[in-house]
Order: sequence, then C-alpha cells, then structure tokens
Amino acid sequence: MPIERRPLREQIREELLSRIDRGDFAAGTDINEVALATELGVSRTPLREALITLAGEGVLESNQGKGFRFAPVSRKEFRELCEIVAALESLALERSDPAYLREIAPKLLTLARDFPDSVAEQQVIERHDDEWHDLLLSGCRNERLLDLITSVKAGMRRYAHLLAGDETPLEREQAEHCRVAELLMAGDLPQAAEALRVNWVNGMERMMSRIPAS
Amino acid sequence: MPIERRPLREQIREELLSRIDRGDFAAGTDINEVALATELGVSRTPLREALITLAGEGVLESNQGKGFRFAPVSRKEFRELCEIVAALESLALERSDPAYLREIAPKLLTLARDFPDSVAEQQVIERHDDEWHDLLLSGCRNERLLDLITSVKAGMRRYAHLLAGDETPLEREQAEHCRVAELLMAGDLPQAAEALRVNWVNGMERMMSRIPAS
DNA sequence: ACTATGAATTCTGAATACAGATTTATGGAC
DNA sequence: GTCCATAAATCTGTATTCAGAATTCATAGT
Repeated sequence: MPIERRPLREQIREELLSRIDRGDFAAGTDINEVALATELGVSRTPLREALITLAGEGVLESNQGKGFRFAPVSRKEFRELCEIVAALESLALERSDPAYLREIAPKLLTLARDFPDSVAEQQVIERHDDEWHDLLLSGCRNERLLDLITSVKAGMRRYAHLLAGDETPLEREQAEHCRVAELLMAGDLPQAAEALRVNWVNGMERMMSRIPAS
Repeated sequence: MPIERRPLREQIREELLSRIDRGDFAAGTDINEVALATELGVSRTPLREALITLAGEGVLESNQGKGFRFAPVSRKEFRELCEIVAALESLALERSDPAYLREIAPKLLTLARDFPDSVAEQQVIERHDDEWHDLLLSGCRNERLLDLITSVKAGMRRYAHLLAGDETPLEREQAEHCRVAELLMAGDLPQAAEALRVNWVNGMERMMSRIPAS
C-alpha cells in the first residue's frame, strides 16, 4: 500500500479550504502567519507556499509588507465568478465524449432527482451538488480545462457558507439539473451545454441577494 | 513618485516567463533550484515561491521529491489551451462596455492593418499581437476574468518560441483581426465575439503542425 | 484634548540551516 | 561485461534565523 506522500503545502491548502467551507474565517480578515502555522503544526515555509497558491486562485489577497488576507466578498465578484464557471463548465460539456455522456445520463438524472430535501444540512446539499457536477464533467477530454474549473471553483468556496441556512428554492435547481440530464439522454449536447450555463446564471441570481451589498 | 516595491517572487516569475519567451529553457527539463537561484542572485525561498506560482499556471510541473520541471509541450495541450482562451476572450468581449468598444474600434482596426510584415522579428509580431488583444479586452468589466485570461496565457508562452521563424500566413491573422474590429464598429457584439473565437481556433490550426507530435 | 514624533513591538519577506529523499557513483558477484 | 547492492553525493522539502517594514504605543508639544 503506497502511503500518502504529498507536499505539505497541498495538505495545508486543502485544510484551509475546508475551514473556509466551515466558515471559520471571516472574509477580509488578515492572516497571522506565525499564529496559523503554529495552529496547524507546521512551519511558516509550507504555509506561505499554500497561501501563495490560494492567492493565485483568488481566495486570498496579498499586499507588499502586509501579508495575506482573505479576499473580501462582493456581489460583483460573485457574479464574475459565476459567469466564468458557467462558460467553462459549458465548454467542458461541449468537449466531452458524447457516447460517454449518454452512458452516464441516467445516473445524472437519478442523482438530480435524489436531491436532498430542504431540511438537509447545507453541507450535505453542497456535497451532493458537487458530486453531480463532477460526474457531469467527468467525460471532458480537456484536462487543462478541468483543472482550471477546479481552481476557479476554489475561489467560489468563500461564498458557500454565506449561502447556508436559507430557504433557497431547491426545486428550481433540481429541475434544471434534470433538464440537463434529459437533454443529454436525448443526445443534444449543445442544448445541454446551454441549459447548464442557464443553470449557473439562474443559480447566481438566486444567491445574489444573500451576499452583503459591498 | 512612488518607487516600485514588489515582492521578489513576482519579479522572478516575470523574469522566468521572459526567458521562456526567449526560448532559454527547453520544455521537459528539470530545474535545479540552487543553480537557478544563484544565477538570478536570489535565495531559494522567493524562487520557490515563483516556481509554485508558475506551476499553478501550468507552466511548470512538480513531483514530490523531484522538484520542478518545465512542463512538456504537446499538440493536445496546445489545443486545450487555445480552446480555453478562445472561450474566455470571447466571454470577456461579450462582457465589455459596448460604448467603449465602439470608441476603440477604429484604433483596433488601425492596429490590425498595421500588422508588421512577415520579415519582422517574431518578437515584434508577438508584441503587436498582444497589444491588440489587450486593447480589445480593455473594456471588460469582469476583472477576475481578465486576471484569469492573463494567467492562462502565461501557460501558453511556452509555445511562443516554438512558432518562431516561420512563414505563417500572417495575412489571415490580420484579416481576422480586421473583421473583429469591423464588427465592433458596426456595434454587433455577439458576432464580434464569435469572430474572435474563430480567430483563436483558426490560429490554433495554423500553428498546430509546428508543435512536436507528442 | 489633540496631534505629532519617535521608540518599541510585531510581523512579513528573504536568507540560511537542516533532514530526508533521490540520484549517481562504486564495487563485488556472477 | 552485466547486474545488483551499497555508499556517496546531490537535491528537494521543511524548519529556523535574520533584516527590514508596518504597526502600536508612549510621550512631548501645542
């Protein structure tokens, strides 16, 4: 059994991202490197490496002499990120193997219908949503594109916990996912890609009001 | 006058990118950190920070215990990158201020017509091309998108010097740029965005044969 | 009371030191 | 001569140290 040997910076990056998911860090707050390094039980070197990576993904900002801080959230940026991901995921779908898509379409439909009901924990809903999108794009042949999508989505994680504990119209989300799946079963890739883009744009509108004005 | 004070890692990153433009490094070769740090006159710490950034942009690869190396080039990846940039630039154009676009359209047309002739140095041609694209997208209101485009294009720089010293059909490139500019003058944003996408796809096809098979 | 100035503190950015992994070199068995 | 084992050298990944910038705090002056 090959035991896991990954650079510390990657583990640290993932730990920080999962803490962001839990809403541990408030947007806009400064990072104290020594304090955080001590808490994580690592030295500043790999921590800084992780911070630099996250800054490249837009999760953090860095200012000369002032170090890193969690990038503030804004409706403007959220809209920008949604636009980007909508375009990228739509492209990824268009660049997928049609045969493979038809193959997984039934499973996508099942997953979409099995959406957890509104009372489920936000964490559960999000994980289910991620799973659906991951499966949807798993047939994309453009590897760089998949990496890029993952990276951009990391920048969106800051918004996840802001949207927790609400009465979002899950039915709409569910219906839109079903529509994508059905179009794939019918073999209409362009329409499915368009439906996916629409899903992102609609989702953005639904979430927009929950984000602080500026 | 505020004198320039930027982190070393950024300066190093840019220096490495410009060296890649000059074709100083062969794709696929390993990086010796101590040697490179010495040559640049810096310590390994900021150098590694720059390397990690470049790895995040796809310029480098990193393997546990083996350090960094310049990512190998391939037709497949070049096609992938072109697809991505085509989609992103097209989106950026669609998200630009139409009034501003009409304003700069004449200048875009002039620049496109003033394309350096075939005998000009590759460097000159590339710089001119970059200038045109930068101006074209300068009206985009989606800041994250512009950053992303810059980042993805950094990953394409590895291919720049491969395409040097050839008899590429510059006329086609020039004509396509003119077409985009003309559509913008006519105020037809969707068509201009589509023409821009086509320009990227065609450019990809033109370059493809010059890249090593695998 | 308020501001300005400067020292003390805290923190980041960069350099150096150390530990462990990987590669290269060496030597012996066949 | 080839193959394998083992030791030396090299290099990366991480920790620690150092230098200087930014911030805080205290004090003097108005």
